[in-house]
Amino acid sequence: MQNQRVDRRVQRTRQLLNRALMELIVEKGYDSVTVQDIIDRANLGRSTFYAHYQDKEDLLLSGIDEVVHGLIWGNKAVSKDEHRTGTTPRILWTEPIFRHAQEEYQLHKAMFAGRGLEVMHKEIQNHLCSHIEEQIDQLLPDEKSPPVALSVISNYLAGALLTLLVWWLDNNMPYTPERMDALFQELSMPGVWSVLEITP
Amino acid sequence: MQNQRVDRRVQRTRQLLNRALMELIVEKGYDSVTVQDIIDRANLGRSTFYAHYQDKEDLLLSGIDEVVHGLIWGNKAVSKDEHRTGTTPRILWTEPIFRHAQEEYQLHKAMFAGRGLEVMHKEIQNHLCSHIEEQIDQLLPDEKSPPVALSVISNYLAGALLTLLVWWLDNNMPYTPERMDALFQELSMPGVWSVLEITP
DNA sequence: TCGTTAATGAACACAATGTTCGATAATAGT
DNA sequence: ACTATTATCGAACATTGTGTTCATTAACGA
Repeated sequence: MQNQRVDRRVQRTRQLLNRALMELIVEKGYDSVTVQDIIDRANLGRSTFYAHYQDKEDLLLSGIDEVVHGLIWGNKAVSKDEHRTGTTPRILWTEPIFRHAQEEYQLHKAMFAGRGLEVMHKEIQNHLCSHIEEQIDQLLPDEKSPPVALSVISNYLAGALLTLLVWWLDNNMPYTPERMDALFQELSMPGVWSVLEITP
Repeated sequence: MQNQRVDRRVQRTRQLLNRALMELIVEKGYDSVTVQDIIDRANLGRSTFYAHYQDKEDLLLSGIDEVVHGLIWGNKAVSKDEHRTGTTPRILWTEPIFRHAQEEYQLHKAMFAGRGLEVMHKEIQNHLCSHIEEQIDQLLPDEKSPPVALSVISNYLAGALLTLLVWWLDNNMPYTPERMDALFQELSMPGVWSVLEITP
């Protein structure tokens, strides 16, 4: 078995780079941040950067995964609870997502602009879609195949959520996270139940 | 009064540039197209390009507006008809949009990728939102203000449509434009009526 | 302590952008 | 047809950012 020798330096370097990127995104917006900026801020050599990541984008993505995973994991726990208590099933409990965006408002606002929007959008959309499809699978009556491809629904929901999120950030968060979650549910779910031919 | 002297050369140049960009987008994808590519293809000088447009992006946007305007204009005509015949009101008649995307499949697919996605998304979203807000205004009972900002709804609908559109293109158009329009209506509208507190 | 692995940072090649300017050609108005 | 105007040409240039290379130095784990 390969000895998995994890140098502390590696972790430290990656942390520094990540931190630097986040700081710089807040300061200048994702698009204006250059690799040079990042390594200057992190006090690292140019070649070090490219030893760890391919790209600025690569670095950004490596950071996202943790966060998104966290939010979706929390999501699962909550929705299990709700299943138990017999409440109306929720495919996506979005309040934590809005709250998280609120807590790191500046970062999120600067991230969801320019090219960052596209990168984040894609990545988050993917994560969300897998999660949503799992959830729907559990809700579907056995042996009944859905009338449309599940991926339409999951993409639709993920897209709707991200649209609302971006709108909310762009407009300086005029409603509370709870309200946004309620709005999301009320806007999106009736159509989904209808298309899935389920009455919740 | 200023004599509006419109040189034929200007129109020709712009046409050439636009054509070149569209061709190149299909061939290489929006991101890989460089200004050099464009002027080579159009047989124009470098400075000529910058005399007309700021950017590659600028050029792309100048082309979009026409098309989008066309699609939304057609939209208005249709929805008036439907108002007359007393059918369920449609806020957005999307079948022409899907059909148009189908007709220029390669272009759209290549356009809605990479940075192009962001540029198009933003521009189309803006156009759609204005249109949608107008439509909703007409449907709202007078003197009743909607329970949430109209811009949430319009953004939500525009985002939902674009999400479906991109999904459809990415998956090689598995359904007909009619089916996609029906899907869009069924997915999105129930929630919208509910939030607006209208029963259509 | 020792062999291994990571970080350094300057130098380099490269790709693309956007600007400048004098020369040339096409155009519209008369 | 003439003329003043305006568009185009295109090569040269400065600039910015990318990603790679490599010999050297430092930190690490065992």
